[in-house]
Amino acid sequence: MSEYDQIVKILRQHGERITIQRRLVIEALLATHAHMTVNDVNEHIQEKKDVHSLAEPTIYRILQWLKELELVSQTDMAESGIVYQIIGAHKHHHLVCLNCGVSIDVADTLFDDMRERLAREHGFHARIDHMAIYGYCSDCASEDS
Amino acid sequence: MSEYDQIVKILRQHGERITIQRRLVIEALLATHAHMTVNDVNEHIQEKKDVHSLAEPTIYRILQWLKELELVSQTDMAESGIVYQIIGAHKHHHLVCLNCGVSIDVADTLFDDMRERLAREHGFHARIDHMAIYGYCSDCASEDS
DNA sequence: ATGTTTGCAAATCCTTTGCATCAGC
DNA sequence: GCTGATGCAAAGGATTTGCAAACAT
Repeated sequence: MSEYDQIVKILRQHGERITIQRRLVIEALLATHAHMTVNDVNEHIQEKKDVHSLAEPTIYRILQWLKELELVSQTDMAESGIVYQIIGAHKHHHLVCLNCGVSIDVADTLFDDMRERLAREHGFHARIDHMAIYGYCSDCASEDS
Repeated sequence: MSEYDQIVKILRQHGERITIQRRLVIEALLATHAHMTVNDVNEHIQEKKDVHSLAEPTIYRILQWLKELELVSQTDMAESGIVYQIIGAHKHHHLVCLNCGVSIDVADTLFDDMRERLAREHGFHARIDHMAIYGYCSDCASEDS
């Protein structure tokens, strides 16, 4: 079963309706599997010339809906704006340099210890889907005071 | 030396000018030592009837300036909006429940291991001033499936 | 058939900008 | 006096909303 079908299956189990617009947004997110802004999603859909483009408010509504269903993560990437991404198999996070802007991928296991500690000490179940950690990359940290 | 004087000292060492407006914003942030939105700062200043209120753009500019000087942190607290806070002695972070909205304070030491690991494995110097971690508090996690 | 979702347009909110005036050093 | 900060008004951009028409189930 394709990833798209899996998502649709989950949606149907929740009793959610599948519309053309929702299908297009999910497919756009799956196409790159990278994080996309609302605008990225919009452009990706418009490039498929055969389909009519969606109204922007609709994209906002669909992304919000997917986020509430915990199928999509929402992350503020500072200069890059707010990005959305399917919560899938390749969960990862980002180290963002405040000086040069470079973004370094880090594995989700980075948070294993912290998650465990939060659960043990505070009974808190952290939902860290796609985190951006700001700071200074090795190049910028060394060249600066 | 008061906390305010310490901050002013740092600013003067940077060659920054101290204006009435900047003083008012810093005092507002120090008054509660809690995180405040731009609006919170504005209202706090307006309540001191003896002083003229600041133009909103000025507050934005001053907070941005303090943030660049690493004296103030900026955090997106989801429903509560973007909040600012003096980076001071009592550094802490927040666990925010996605269900009931409760905010639990956690000590900065939570990130000690992660910071050390990021430095060692990626040469990355994380600047985690005031982080919000989303998830589910113990009450909401147990009552839900 | 019924209840939901979409499209459109407009409103709203937050934040930024340009420029003349004012103030700190 | 020089340089940079502020106030005002206006622009800008992203996101949300109301409502009628279209659609999924």
